[in-house]
Amino acid sequence: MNYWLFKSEPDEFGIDDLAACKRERWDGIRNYQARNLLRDQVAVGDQVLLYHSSCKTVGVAGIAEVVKEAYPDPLQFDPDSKYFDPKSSPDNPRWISVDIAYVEKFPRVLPLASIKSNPQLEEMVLVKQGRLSIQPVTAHEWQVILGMVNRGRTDA
DNA sequence: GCCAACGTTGGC
DNA sequence: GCCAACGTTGGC
Repeated sequence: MNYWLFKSEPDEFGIDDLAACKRERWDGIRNYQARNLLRDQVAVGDQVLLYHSSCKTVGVAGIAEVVKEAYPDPLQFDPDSKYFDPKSSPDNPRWISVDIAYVEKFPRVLPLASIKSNPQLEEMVLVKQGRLSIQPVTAHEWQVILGMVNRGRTDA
């Protein structure tokens, strides 16, 4: 079982949207590094940190779980979608989706600034290479992050 | 295959 | 809105 961090803009789709619909297709990934992870490594049962980007409080907002593994992202074949890719075809699809399910919303977002200031997290992909939208998270990083979230719970 | 120009992501 | 850090495109 592996751990991941998925980014999204909460204006488009955030933890509250996932909590409402319970299960959602993770689509629109158009970066080869992220695609390769989705295609080759993300598996059913993997745990996912849902990260909110480009918003007021950027950071980790909650947890999701992978419930369906790699399949072609249907938006790449839809000419009306902004994710349409004319160079892709159903017999040779270029882009990949997975499905995730809601697990938990944190009482409050764990801010990026807190993650950056924790020496135990200085090797996180999120810290070292900000721009990747699907990132691996180590078991240790996962535990440190949940520890920070839980400490926030008891302080409140 | 190099590299300049351009486009995108995403924090601040 | 700015800008740094990437990624992609296309001429040669």
